[in-house]
Amino acid sequence: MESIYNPQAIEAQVQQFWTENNTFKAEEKPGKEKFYCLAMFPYPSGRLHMGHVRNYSLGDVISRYQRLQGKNVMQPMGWDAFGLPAENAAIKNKTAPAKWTYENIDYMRNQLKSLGFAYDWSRELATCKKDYYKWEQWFFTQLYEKGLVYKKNATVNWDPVDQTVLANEQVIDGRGWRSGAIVERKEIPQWFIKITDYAEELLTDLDQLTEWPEQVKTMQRNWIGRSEGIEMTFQVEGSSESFDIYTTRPDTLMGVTYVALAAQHPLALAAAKNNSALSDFIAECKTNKSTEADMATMEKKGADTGLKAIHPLTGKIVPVWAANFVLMDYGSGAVMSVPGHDQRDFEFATKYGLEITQVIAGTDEDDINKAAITEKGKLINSGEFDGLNFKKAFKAIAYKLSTENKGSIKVNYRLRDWGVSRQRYWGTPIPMVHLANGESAAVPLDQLPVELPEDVIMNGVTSPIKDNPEWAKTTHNGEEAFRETDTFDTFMESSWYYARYCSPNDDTQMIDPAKANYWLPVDQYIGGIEHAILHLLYARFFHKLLRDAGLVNCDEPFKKLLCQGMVLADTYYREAENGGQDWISPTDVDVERDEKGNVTAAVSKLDGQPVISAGMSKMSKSKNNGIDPQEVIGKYGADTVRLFIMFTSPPEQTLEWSDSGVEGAHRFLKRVWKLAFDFSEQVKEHGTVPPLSELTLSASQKKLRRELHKTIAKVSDDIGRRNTFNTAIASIMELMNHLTKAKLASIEDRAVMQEAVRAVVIMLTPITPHMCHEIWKTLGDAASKNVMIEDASWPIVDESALVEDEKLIIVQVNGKVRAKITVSASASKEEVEAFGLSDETVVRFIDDKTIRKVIYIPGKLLNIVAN
RNA sequence: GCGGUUGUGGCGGAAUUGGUAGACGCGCCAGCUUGAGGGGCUGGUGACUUAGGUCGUGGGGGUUCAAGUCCCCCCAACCGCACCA
Repeated sequence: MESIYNPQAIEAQVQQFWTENNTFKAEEKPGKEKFYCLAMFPYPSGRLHMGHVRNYSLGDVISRYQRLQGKNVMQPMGWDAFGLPAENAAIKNKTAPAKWTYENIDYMRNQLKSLGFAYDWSRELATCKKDYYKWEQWFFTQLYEKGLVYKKNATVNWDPVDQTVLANEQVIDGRGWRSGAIVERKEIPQWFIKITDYAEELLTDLDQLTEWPEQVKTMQRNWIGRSEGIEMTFQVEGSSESFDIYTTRPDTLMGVTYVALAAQHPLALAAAKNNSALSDFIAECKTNKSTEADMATMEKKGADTGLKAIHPLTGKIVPVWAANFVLMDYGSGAVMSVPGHDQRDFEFATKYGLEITQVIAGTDEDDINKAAITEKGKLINSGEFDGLNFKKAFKAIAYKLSTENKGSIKVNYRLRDWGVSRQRYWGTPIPMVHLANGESAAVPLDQLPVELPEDVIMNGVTSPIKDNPEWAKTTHNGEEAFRETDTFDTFMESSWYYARYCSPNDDTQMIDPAKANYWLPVDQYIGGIEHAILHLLYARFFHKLLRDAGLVNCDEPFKKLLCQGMVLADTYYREAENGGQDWISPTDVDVERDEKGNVTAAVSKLDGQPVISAGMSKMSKSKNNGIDPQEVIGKYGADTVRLFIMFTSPPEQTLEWSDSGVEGAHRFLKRVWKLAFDFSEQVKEHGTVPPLSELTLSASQKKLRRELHKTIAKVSDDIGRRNTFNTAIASIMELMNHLTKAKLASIEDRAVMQEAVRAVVIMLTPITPHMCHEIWKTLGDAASKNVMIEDASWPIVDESALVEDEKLIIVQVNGKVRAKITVSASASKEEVEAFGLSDETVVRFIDDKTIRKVIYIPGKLLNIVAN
């Protein structure tokens, strides 16, 4: 091996070796334990960002570790290739989304290769290719036949100037991002998949996912939002009309003083015909934003419909209002209002002077004139139900409503059916046709795929397949028909790609069940926490649909989940003339420090003038603080980038980029290289080293071996079980600090060193595979001569090397450390206590106090309680 | 607003089961090495201190022989909220 670590030369050469030898090609091997490791595939946005590098480094480290454990590992890669950015880029660059996407894929594939990820590239897929989305279309038609798909009106953001539907991100401060027009809510027909049919199973199966982060499961539980309540009917006074409401607090039913309808509720719309205040209010609601966050924070407003409703139990007449916080899309579009016991209703009632009645007894601090009493309690002012607690009142009121045929117990979910229609071009065409009689039909398999034309010109407003009337013209059973011109939500493609990777090139079926059942479930899935709810819930749902279609056997797609944190970098700016900020790249900034190392100032490298530090924030274009992975790879090599990323933070936490931290990682690799090189020179000079079993070791050599085997145990646990790669690397660094000081004079010294160097190189292989591959060629063990390190075995802990003769015991007096004593490992409690009590400092602190109690934690700690 | 997470030296972080707070790395300081260096090596580095110790894990209370870790209240920052992916 060379004396100088030269990552650029090594990495190119090793990557070529992997490609030529198909080192990472995965095949089904019955009888061998499989390991399917998957990192969320990227959107081909143009270049890899650090978040990608982190995501894929994590996956690669786990994959390579599992391979060294002897498992049959599959690690595929592909492209989540449909989506809005391609349309925007196409308009900006006057190209087609397809061309832009394919070029990005080609560039980013090379970037991934330059990072040395152990992918089976023969399984690569791109969701925008017809051989992929054909099967998605086919599966959708199967769901349609099963009755799991339906069409209904749903709200979209409508730009009245551009006459187009906008995504939430295209609505800025309530206005269309291109036209600047005030965005309206509009109802249009859209396709839905009945995820609510699986709500219960999606909820209960979370319990199976023992290796998922608890926080993700909690978020999914809350999102599904199972509740038990009562659905009941209110009659409109003087009319045959009625409407349904759902409540989880039937115990407060006697406190209903009004009811609230969505502005778009049919009764509200009807009442508005001769009520100008109400129709103005409904018009105003049209420009409200529809995201949940906006709904929750906007000012609560309403208008009296003039209608009166009849309370189902008391027969009392209550006013019917329209309110902007009641959504037509949720539930039945109407709620009962109990201002005494719901804070939102309370604020609404106070604002509009509506009656407030207390029907639940509160505590002494509660004051119904100041705030709603939302805690559950005994019923009051509720006639026959007085004195009942929540549970009993629920039952009694439910019973009464059901006997009078006015309501019944109902389980409700917050989860809504999955709207999959998008009015965009760059997505999978929805394989449905519209017939002259107004009905819809699914496109049969022999006519799939419904192909998306790729050679198009984007006008910036309308989808090319909506623009071209010829595209939609087709026939169905010989009759004229028109294709659906909406495309699928791109979450559709990402909901089943993990299964397609098992048989990516099969052109006869969506999934080959034999292969899928070998590989699935995914053993380790890795991705950003931002996908904790939507993507992961849709994919779990899709998996159950695939299972029910007989394509896969297991119930859940992802056995173990790791959610990595974001990548942050320093941000710097200067005040711009317009009062805004000019963001300055951290690569163009130098910091100055005082002699304690505190940062005192930051100046631009370009002009030497001061800049303002704005702390750390997520790497982004808008703050100009992105660090280009390619530049760092060019300077230090991929191994350094991977090591830095794995070392700097535990995977779930945010990672703060630091140039000096990268240098530190690089410095460590140079030290490893030098140790290996120096040792290889010794072997050259003195010949090969005999096995350790033939040698007698000195105390210091035994101690070094103990450090080694403690490190092997820790690193195995940290990587294999805990996924704390940062602490695994820290303990290897600690070991390296011992090894670089070790002597190489005797044959025993060299034997210990050889064992250590080989173990270190194997343990670092998952993290820095290029360097370790190269060192192994020189220093690999004889048994695996000519075997590449990728097929080596993870080092095994020698338990006999871990045995210690002496233990360090911490001696506390009243919980404070006063002495540290070394005792024989076999010492009894009495011996340790006697020794501890004889310590000078301990004696001084006990003074003339009486010893009340002595606590001994064997081999660790002695606490003497005295007063 | 709702749901979730995080908070420990100058900085990133460690402390896995309630048992030595600050491993490891960065930065900084000192020394050695080099013709020189943004290179390499060695050592030091929480704060205060009367040098005995005392204090110290976002803030305030509590449980315990013992709390970064468990319980209650509060504060701040970040992530998600259904058409960004």
